[in-house]
Amino acid sequence: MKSISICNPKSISATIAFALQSLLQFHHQCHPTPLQSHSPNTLLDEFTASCYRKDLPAAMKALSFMQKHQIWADSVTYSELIKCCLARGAIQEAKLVHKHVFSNGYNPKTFLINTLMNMYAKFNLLNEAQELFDEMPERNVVSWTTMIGAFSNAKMNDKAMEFLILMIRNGIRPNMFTYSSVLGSCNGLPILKQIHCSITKAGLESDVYVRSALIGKYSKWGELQNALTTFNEMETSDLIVWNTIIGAFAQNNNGDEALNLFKRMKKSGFMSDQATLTSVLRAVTGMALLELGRQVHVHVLKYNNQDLILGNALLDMYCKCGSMEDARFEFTKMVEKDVISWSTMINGLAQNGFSHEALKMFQTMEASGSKPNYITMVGILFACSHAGLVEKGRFYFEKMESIYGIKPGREHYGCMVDLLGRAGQLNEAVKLIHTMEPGPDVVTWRTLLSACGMHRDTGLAAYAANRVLELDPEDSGTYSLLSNIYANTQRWEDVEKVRKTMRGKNVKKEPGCSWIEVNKEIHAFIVRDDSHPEIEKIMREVNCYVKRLREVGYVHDTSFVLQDVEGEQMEDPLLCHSEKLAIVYGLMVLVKGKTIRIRKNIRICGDCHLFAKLLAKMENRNIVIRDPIRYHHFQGGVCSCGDYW
DNA sequence: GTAGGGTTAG
Repeated sequence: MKSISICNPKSISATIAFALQSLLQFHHQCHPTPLQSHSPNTLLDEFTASCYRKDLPAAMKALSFMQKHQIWADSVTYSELIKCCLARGAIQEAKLVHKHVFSNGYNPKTFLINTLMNMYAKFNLLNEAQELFDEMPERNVVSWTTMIGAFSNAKMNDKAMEFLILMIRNGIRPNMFTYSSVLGSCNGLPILKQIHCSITKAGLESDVYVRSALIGKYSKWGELQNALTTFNEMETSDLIVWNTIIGAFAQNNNGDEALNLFKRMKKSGFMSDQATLTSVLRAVTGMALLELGRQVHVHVLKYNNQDLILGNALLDMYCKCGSMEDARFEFTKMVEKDVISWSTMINGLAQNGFSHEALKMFQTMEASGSKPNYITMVGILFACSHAGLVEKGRFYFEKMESIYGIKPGREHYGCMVDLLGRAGQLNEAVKLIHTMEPGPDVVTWRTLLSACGMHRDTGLAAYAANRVLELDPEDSGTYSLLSNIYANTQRWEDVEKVRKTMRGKNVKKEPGCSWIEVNKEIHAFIVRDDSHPEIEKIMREVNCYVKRLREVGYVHDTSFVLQDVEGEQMEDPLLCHSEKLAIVYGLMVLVKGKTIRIRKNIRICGDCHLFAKLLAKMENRNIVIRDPIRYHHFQGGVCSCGDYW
């Protein structure tokens, strides 16, 4: 036997306890519990001891003797044994126990039947659970709650709701367990509010489980105000409730509030865990704040530098902040990689304009034995589409089901529509849309619309735009796009018609906005908004740069202007595009050599794209712009998108 | 005996 060294006197008792436990385990391994005696009392003692010791083989052996001799233990012991079976995934053994306690001569208590039901539910054997429920003589709140939880986990939402109503009709009052279970099945805001009312009436609102379930559900329906109110009304909270509320804002694209809550959480004395940090990373990622992201990275390192989920979240953060160098570095450092790690990198590379590297990485992934999933294939097709690799894209699309077993979904069709559309094969793209299995959605039509704009096919564009507006009549972007397309072909009457419709429906064009991070502060530039304290100076600088760039061949690309004006007048709106202000501000305040990183809410226009390319060369500065769909890395007069976006 | 939070997509 190994000697045990004791370094810290304080831990002597713990060490002795550990040694005794090890000795006991060692003894059991060498001398499995003998079953020589068949006297009922000894057998029962042996069975009970095995159950509490969680020695499943010994307990099962004793059970078979007990079955033969019709000897019974108490319901608590059987319940312990079933829990042990559940913990070890021993379904067959659990079924034997079930058979035993239901054989003639024994009357299982309600809580034992509940334990059995719960066990079946956790093993996804809902029919078995329901059979027990249907036949049990007495059902208490736990019996009903167990079934509701089982249906909720299986996403059988209607069934869970039906059981809630039935239990109330049967005179059983739901408790906090019932409500936190049933909340998982609230598939609509009205029902959620109704349940919330019942919770309040029952005085169960203060339970942390119920609260986090409520907050989580409000968040799922985008009801952040309700989520926050529910959170703020809470007197006591725990780490999970904090994580829920932070996650709610992070997932609903309100990174700012998520970060505020994170600060509040730390002030309240809570320590972050894996879930907190993943949400915080997601918040940072959504806002593309690289410097802040690096700060959170330090927190991650302190927590656990080998955590797979956090590693994946970090990869995504660096990709979405447009820093592929960091993403690549982190990726190679990861000790463990899963399909999400690979997919994040493949999608990140593709979106950042490194399509060929993305495809290469896919080969490495396959060679490593990792199997692609639905999202990996989205990345592959996206890479093909943005690199103009029509044949390769077709190949993967046509073979993805037979080779990888992945049925093409809307997103894959979307990439193919994009691929064909970009390559000018608009008719092929339309044909594909009409044959797609899941049916086109707003995004599909918007993709086609974008391709029509690229190839100036106004007839098809109008068709696609109308399909988009049928599905989303509030979509200001589509009205603008359609209006742009008409403007490009000098169809001013049609431009006016579109605007009239917009006015009629009171649809406002989303103003362009660009953000830049300077000294951990975010500076926002919004079109026609002069609230930035240095706006006048910035505008003067923009004009200065435009003049200097003209000398090296910069001519305004006016084809993106959404206005019925010509000549000099036309240039003004372009001058105040938010990304130009943000780029120039970056040049003014960031140290020389530092990459200028900008995130914007609408897609970059051709004029700003050219401006950034020429400026990157003239000032010898790297510029990265992230728009809602993809990234542009400007360096030495070229862009990673190859002017193809 | 029954309950709550986090990572990859156009």
